[in-house]
Amino acid sequence: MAKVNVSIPQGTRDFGPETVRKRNFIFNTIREIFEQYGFQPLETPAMENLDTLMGKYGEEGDKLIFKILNNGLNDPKNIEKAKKAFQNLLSGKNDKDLTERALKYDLTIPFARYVAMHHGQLVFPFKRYQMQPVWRADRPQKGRYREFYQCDADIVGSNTLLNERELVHIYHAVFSQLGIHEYALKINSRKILAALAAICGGEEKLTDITVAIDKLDKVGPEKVREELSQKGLNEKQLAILSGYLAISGSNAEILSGLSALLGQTVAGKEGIQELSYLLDSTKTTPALRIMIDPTLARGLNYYTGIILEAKAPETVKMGSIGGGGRYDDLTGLFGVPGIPGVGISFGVDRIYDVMEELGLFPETVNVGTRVLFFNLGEAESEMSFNIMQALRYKKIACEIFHETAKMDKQFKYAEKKNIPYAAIIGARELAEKNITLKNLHTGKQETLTTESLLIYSF
RNA sequence: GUGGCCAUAGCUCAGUUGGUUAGAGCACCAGAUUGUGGUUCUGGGGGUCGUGGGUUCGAACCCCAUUGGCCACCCCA
Repeated sequence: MAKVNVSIPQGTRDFGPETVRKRNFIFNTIREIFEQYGFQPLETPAMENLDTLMGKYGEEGDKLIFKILNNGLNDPKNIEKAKKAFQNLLSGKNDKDLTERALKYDLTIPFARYVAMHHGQLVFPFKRYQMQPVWRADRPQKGRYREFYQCDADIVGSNTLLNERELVHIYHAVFSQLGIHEYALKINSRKILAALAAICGGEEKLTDITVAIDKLDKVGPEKVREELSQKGLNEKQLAILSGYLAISGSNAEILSGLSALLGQTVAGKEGIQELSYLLDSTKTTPALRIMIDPTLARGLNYYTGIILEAKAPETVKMGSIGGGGRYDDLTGLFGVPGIPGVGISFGVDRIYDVMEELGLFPETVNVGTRVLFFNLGEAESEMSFNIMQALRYKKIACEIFHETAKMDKQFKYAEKKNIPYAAIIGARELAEKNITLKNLHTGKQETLTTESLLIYSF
């Protein structure tokens, strides 16, 4: 057999039929719940203007944006411009003469861009969901791909915490329905982190502080202190920080700890109130357990209020399978201030990996064709085909074996394709004008008339 | 962007200190079986050992380069 010599780009994947069915199971579940909660679908282009994306995800984020090379650079009249632009690029600056478009990095910023462009026509609060691929120029590793899907639900144009409350319920509904019961939903508030920054180092240290404490569970408190010491925090400030990091226990204990440390500041007080509200609001749904995690920070710097993150069950070592939070003024970045919002995201590819590892996909996910009509001869297959068409008309997925072959072969085909029923029409059935229907799962078979086959419940 | 591990049949892998014609299981095809699959038995096809170079009488094995994959750091879904 000839050796194929083709490949696909690093970090991308083909999805075979079985995988697509499983992925669709996840997509369908999420979509159904988004719709149940009153969200409307939206799609935006794969690429955006580079300007739209740059500077929205932090310094690291900018590096991970896939840029698209402009066309026509080799046109003689562009060559000089292109050379100059390339020099610019080498010194770390982007240049429109070389690249002005990029693949989208997430769904939130393109959504903000959309809202900014269409705010005049939208009904607020605008609740949209979006399920599309995004691209990141990251090195692939476990649970990390260069092309992956996000499923986002955002509400813009509304300030009330009822929105956060709904989003928390969406997380719970989706994970429950997918069978991922051991997930952890962690919440925190940027206001609390801002209050912390204010009393230890100043507000301009907010990003440094959030980045450092976000690593706490990985590197331990000592390293966090070290890192922040290098960022210029003094002993007294580090002591406050240590006090903050030591806050743990039940949600109530954490709240009182936070209250003692930050309750005097305006931001701290607000953050604590918001977390309390969200916690209280879930008490009527005991299965929905949220945990306050003071060390939850989240990388994206546009968040301003409640932030949340869904973690995969500990055993699978996948980390975050979803995240989100409130932002006060995302559209302000695009010249339309005053539209606050809050949203969440599901990482489908990681959810898939988690479900695969835990064996959570139902067996029925991979049933496509319900009935295989056997092909046992010319006249036989003629009768099969006609009955099959009638069944298809009744919305039952069927296929007929592509050629006359031994039953053995046709059974094996059905088995491999996970087809639950075989409709056998051979010489005998042809003469008696009936159909042998075999359930391949139980091995039982029965003789049916055409009429009874057409109303059979498969 | 930095570092570690790996690459042998369609898939999962074995292959001794470098030594004749590179193996196994699964999968595939055919037969045992002319109307009954999943189990079994028999036979068969399939490999430029990721790619390029080097060392050697001789390389899947050693060396260099390159590409790809996995994993970790950074960061993140």
